[in-house]
Amino acid sequence: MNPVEIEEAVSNLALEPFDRAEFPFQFLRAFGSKDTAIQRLRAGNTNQTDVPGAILQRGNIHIAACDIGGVDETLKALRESPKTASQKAKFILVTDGEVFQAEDMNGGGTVACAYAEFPDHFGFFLPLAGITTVEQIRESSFDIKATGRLNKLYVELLKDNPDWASRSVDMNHFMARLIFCFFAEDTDIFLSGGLFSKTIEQMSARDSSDTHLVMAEIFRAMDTKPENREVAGIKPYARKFPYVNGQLFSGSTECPRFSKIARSYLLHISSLNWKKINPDIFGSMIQAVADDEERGALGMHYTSVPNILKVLNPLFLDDLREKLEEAGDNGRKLLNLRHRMAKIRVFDPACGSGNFLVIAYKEMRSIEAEINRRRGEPDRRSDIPLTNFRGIELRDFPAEIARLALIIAEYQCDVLYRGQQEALAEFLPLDSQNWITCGNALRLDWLGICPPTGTGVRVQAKDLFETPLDQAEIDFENEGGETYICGNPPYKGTKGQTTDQKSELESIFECYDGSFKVLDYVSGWFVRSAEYLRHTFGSAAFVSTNSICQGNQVPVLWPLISSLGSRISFAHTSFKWANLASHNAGVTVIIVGIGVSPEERRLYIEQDGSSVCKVVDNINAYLVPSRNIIVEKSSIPIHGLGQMVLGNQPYEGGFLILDTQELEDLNINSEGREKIIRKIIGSSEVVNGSERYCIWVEDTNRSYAMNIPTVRERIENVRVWRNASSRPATNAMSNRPHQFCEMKSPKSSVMIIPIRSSENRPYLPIGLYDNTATVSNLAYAIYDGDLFNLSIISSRLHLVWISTVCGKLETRFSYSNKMGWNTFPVPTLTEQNKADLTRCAEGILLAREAHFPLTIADLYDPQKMPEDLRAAHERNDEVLERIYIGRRFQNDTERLEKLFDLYTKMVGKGGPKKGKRKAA
DNA sequence: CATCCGACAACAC
DNA sequence: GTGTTGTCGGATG
Repeated sequence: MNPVEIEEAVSNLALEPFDRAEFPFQFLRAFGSKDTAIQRLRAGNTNQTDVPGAILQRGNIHIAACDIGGVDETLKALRESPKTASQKAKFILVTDGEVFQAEDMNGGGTVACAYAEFPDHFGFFLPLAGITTVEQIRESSFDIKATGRLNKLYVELLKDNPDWASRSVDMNHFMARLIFCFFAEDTDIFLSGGLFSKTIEQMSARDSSDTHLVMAEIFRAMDTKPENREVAGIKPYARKFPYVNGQLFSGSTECPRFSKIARSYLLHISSLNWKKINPDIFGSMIQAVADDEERGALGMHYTSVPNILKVLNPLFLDDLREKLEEAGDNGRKLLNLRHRMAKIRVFDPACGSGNFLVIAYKEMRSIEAEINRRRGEPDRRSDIPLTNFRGIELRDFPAEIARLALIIAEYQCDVLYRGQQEALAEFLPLDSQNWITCGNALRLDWLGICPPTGTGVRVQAKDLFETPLDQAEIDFENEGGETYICGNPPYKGTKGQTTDQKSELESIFECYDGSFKVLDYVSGWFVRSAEYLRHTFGSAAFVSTNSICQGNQVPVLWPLISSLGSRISFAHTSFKWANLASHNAGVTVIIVGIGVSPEERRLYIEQDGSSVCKVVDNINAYLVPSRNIIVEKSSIPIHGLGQMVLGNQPYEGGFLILDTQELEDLNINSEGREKIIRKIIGSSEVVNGSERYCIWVEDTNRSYAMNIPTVRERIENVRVWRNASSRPATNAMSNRPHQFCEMKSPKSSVMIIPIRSSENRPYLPIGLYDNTATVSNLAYAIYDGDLFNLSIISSRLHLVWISTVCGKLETRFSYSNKMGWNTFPVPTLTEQNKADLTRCAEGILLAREAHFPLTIADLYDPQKMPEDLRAAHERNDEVLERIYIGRRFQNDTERLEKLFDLYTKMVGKGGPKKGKRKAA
């Protein structure tokens, strides 16, 4: 269940008559408990309670419904019940149908309210539904509720007005107007409370036939100055509404028709308390309403405030706060800071519903309010112009919402810091300027949308971009100010991009060298930012997929950013992005800030759920606090040791590869097994010791294989499958369906290195196999190589290199021959060195053998690694590291530093030359 | 022709 | 269910 569905279920429960016996089960069901789980609780099987009449679901909640007046006593019993702790209950809850009390057992506070009001606190209990990731959401009950109600209205209106489905821009604008009206009538902006809904209710017919007309008239009034209303013939009932304008009410005032149901939804929504809206949170929730694909996950795509602050704080807010701290009570310094802040622009070129902008605005207002307080000017009008908060958003509805969210944020800040009177006095009419541009950020000219101050910029802009400058060009109140670019642009991988998106990247990258096609879509925002920062003072930071700072993409993107004059000013290493979705495997992201001349570099690392900050001398493109080095992939090993190649690509649709059962089912004799069946080894086989086989038919055995019906059928299936592929190279192989794409085999032995493997092991997995093994495309192989190669790959040094230089899948290791093995810096090895390392490799293999049949997964589990194996690796590291520096390295930082140093020497000075602008 | 990747995907536990 | 950990084949250079 998503939060919106839960809210609805909880609200419905509160409307039903209180049923003491049923309440605990009803409550659990509202939070998504399955019927089977509830039945088992009801039967007592899983009810762990030791309090009479209570229900205790392990790991979840201890809940009781009691006689009237017994709440305090029962709550005490639950709190003191040893079972509450031992069964790890997250909550205790007691109600008698009049009073409702609950406690979060993990120190998250309490709820005490009248029974009828408990749905307002449903956010408190969201962990019951597995939604734990976002702390703020507990205070966002209103936003979830409003999102659910508005969604219902939206769907209903589309049902009643099929023609509006193709007019999404009008529909979105209409919804934004409605939200504004709901907010305005609850905050006295409309002078008398409830003016909007009361007018609709009283002036429109109960059968809803003219609701849209009454509403249109009200909208028309809000777009007409009071002095013109007489002439415009505005109906008297609409004249009570203030003049709002601000683009929100300009343009067509047409409204969709309302059914009776839609009209009642409308009136119901208006009864919510819109004062409580959180414009940052609400916006990101509501934007799913207008998106067919996202509607199922309503309320889930919520970017948490702490994550947004991970971008904004290091980008510029921390600095402002430090300056505030420094200023103390010095009036002059405070004034300077206020002047500076008035000129700061925040620009989010992927702003969605504007939550980065809203949060930046709110945080700045909070700092400004402190300045004004210290200067004894608490009522002072804000010097921070809303027009300095700009965004670009592709989708129309979020763009509307973003604009609205900023307006609401401004009003709420005014109320908070200056008081209701002052806020009201200056709120209307709205500024008619549009700060949120609806369009494609990678096609639009940022300099046009967020023009830097100074001279000559316009000319340079035309030089840089071929995009026509037909966008709104509005002057900023920021002469001499700073610009901070921020946001969470979309990531698409290298393959997930549409043709349009690829061509957008092409238009950005065509004037540079380098193969942009390996880059993630998000890299467009970084390059655009670096270009922009050449023209103005400021910096940029985005949330991004971590892959732009790994493997393949590094040598393309970062030399280019560097050649544009930007450096990494701060970074947050990989962490899981969290939103409200409970099954939020999510993505692993980084935050990277770039600037032209950063004063200091801060590196944030996620540890035990919080970010630890280190001030470092430099942050390189791998987000490592070390020298600026770019490791280019190499097709030959720079160390001159063994050749490592990819295993055999099958391209067989599953017909040539067999598990043990499928091998049995083939029903072939031992001669056949000898001739055409081999063991196949991929990542999982090396790590977990599992067994798979493959049909492996040398051309000389082809007719033999085709004479076995079960084998023939599989081979025929491969032919069909390869023909059906959209990939020409696969089609071309359909004339030899009995074979893999390649047919590489070891003569005597093969070392096999899994491509993907867990990051939790202290050493990389590698297996040594005899010549009966076939290597799959999920592993690399060194065929018939010297054993000391195994020693090197098994070393801590190598793991450190691979984990830094190669790509990752989330945070998994992702081995690469060209990027990791061929580039691995090794000093020239003497024959003695090689002999020593070979002995170390043998030691490792022997130690593993001593624990047969434990697998690599068992042996290298950091908790369970056997002492003798650990000792063998220590010896191996000792011998290898002595070859590098004559002693053991102290830590991984030192290892990496030495490896970078040696790499630089081995590939020669200068390094990669990519990323420069093409000579015209 | 040989990688390298996945706003992942499919397992175990 | 959720924590752990590597499939598979297409796009790419």
